[in-house]
Amino acid sequence: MQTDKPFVYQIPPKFEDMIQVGMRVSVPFGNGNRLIQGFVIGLKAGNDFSGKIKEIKSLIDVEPVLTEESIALAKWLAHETYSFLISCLQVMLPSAMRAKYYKQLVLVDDAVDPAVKEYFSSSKKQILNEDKIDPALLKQLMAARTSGKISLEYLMKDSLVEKKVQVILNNLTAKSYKIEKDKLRANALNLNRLLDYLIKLGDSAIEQTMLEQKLGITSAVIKNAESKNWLKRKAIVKRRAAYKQSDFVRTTPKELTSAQKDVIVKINNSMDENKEKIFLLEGVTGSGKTEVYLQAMAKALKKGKTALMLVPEIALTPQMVKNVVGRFGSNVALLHSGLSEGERLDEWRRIQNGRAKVVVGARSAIFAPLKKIGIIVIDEEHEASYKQEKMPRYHAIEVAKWRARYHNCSLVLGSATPSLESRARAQKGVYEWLHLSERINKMPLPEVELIDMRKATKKIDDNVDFSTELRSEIALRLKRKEQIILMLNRRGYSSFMMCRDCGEVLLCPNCDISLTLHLDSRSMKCHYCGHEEKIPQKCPNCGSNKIRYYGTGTQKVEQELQNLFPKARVLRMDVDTTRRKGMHAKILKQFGEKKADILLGTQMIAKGLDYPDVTLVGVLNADTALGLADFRASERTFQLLTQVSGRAGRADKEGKVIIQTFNPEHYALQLAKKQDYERFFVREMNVRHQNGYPPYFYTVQITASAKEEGLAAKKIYQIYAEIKSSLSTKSIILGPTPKAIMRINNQFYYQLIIKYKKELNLDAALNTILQKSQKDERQGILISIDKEPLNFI
DNA sequence: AGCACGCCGACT
DNA sequence: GTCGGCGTGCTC
Repeated sequence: MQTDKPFVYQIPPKFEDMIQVGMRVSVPFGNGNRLIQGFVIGLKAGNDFSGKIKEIKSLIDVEPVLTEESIALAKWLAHETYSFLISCLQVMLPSAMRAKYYKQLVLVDDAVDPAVKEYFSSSKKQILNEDKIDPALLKQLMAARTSGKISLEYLMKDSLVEKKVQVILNNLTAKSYKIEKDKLRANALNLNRLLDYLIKLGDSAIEQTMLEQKLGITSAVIKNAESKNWLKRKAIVKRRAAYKQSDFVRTTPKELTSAQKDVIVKINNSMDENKEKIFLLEGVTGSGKTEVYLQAMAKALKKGKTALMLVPEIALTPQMVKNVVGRFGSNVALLHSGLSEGERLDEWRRIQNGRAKVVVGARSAIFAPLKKIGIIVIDEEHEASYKQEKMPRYHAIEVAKWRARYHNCSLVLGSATPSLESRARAQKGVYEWLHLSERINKMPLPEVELIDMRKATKKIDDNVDFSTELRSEIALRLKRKEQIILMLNRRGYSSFMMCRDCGEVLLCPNCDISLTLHLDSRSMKCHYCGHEEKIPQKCPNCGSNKIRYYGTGTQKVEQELQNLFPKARVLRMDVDTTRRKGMHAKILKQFGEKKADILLGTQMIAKGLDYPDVTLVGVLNADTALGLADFRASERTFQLLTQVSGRAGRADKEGKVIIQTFNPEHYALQLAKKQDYERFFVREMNVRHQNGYPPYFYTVQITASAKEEGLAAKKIYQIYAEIKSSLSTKSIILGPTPKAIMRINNQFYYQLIIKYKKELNLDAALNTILQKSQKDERQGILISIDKEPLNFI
């Protein structure tokens, strides 16, 4: 906090002509003059700092990586979200541009302890890793340092690395080729083949790995040939491609329905006026929102501007990429978490230097360094993943609004089930409200059936996941060779171990949460801290062997499914099967190619999938999220069910949706069954109004946490007293209370929530708390301030 | 994040 | 009188 402000540095004459605002520089900082990475956020003649100033050591960039826009945006963001300016500047850049710092110990005098000598046995310079080293040895090393026998150096490395590949160049002439060919044994097959290839290569070059694959040879052969001077090797910089252009078929704009035309005319007109405008595009699933986005983006490009589109991470499926890359070709840059750091960096560079004019990405892509933005599209605008949960706690929609204002451009928020906040703003005319209320092919929405699991469980045994209705529907579709999507709502729900004799539940030793059973690794895992232990055979409390698991996980359902339908081919998609890079896309591709009959997964399968042969969607447990003490529970449940229902019967086949629930009469389920967003909106707004929740109130959440429960509790009450005195009587403070999961990784969490409509002093009060929080940090008390949090538990 | 300084208790 | 742990302030 104290360091989160600009520092003045002298520009050495040699950099005077080169340095520009927005560049990264390396500067000496602090007492040891260790080098750190900084951003140039302003240049001035003269100096208003009274102390001695240091010189910039070197320039890291040749041209600025931050624009005037990103610096202004970072300043606004820091203030808006109570974050450090430095972390807001960092978030603008790909992580590969962040400097990595490390320490290095150098042995200067050999007369040291044997243990220390041992440490330096391989080299006189050792990178110090304070977490991994034995504390006793560390103490010895530090003692040797004070006596001057070891020196400590601070290193900074820009992890920005370009990808280099080895290419092979021909080094033979026709004459030398003949000589070498004659010298070679006829049965030296690999060398002969290589020799022939090289002469054919002429003046062009080929990547070494490609050549090895092509000729079926190994690097040893190439090395051999290199020593014979047949070829030359050269390292060249290669762009890491986020996607392969050749994988996509170019598409042309589709014919629009009259409803789509009405919508696009309004967006296009506003783009022609070049002024900031926000639209809420409310369109049922299958109403052709994507085509509207694409044509609006094409319009922006036609005007010589650029386009930015955000989609939730889980919706960044191959299908969405296919749509956009198919339409805009190599103009598209892709930014999502599936890319490696290097791929991300290269995509970022393409945007920065203007080669990519269309950006599609998840949350952080909102900071993409596009110039002259003509339109920003946020698809599935209600998605919680647009809010970042760590510092800086920004919401992508708020950043989008800022950028739309800066560029005087249009912002389109699209969803079948808009967030109540957005929908309410459309009502008030803050956003222009656009509708697409019919599905494009005039197909009726799928029939939705609610199954009361209270009755179903009574009929069969007590721990069952499939009602008879769902079973028979699955059997029917399997017979017809149609596909099925089954969703398991995992939120706040997973399988845990409980003893049937004494009721003991297996808990994580570090967190206040039960351990989850994982069948693949045959272990119990904590989803919060990563703790892992064996599956118990006996109850640790009473020793009974009647310890069983309860609840439902995808793995368990998969097994059950296999028992019920032994011939069905099931694909499982959850965090466990998609952790590896590219697995997500791979599973969906397999399903798309009809290599499986049933796709079983968690929420991630609800978004954006469009498979014509899916005629049945089953939701195994619709209401596990309803039980959560979060006022958004109904909204989330409604949104999820509406979305997943939209996956059924999208082409010529009629679809059916079966939702299993323990609360069939709940309005969120009843209205999801009818797919009636508007009525849900009215109903839910009523509930929010009565209970005083957003959008009728603004909210701020303050959390205090510490290793000792007492410290965290004391701090939150102290903050409570402070806040209370600066608020008007119209505002309400909820709490302080311990968080629903009070302990995570042995850190205790307490929170309070402020609900207000208008508080002129709140900003100042929160800033004071933020300023003071640094003192508490020394005692290990962490305080976080979250404006408009999306998770209250 | 990392360093120095200074206060204070414990020990020689 | 001195060593070292720990809280505190500062970094252009």
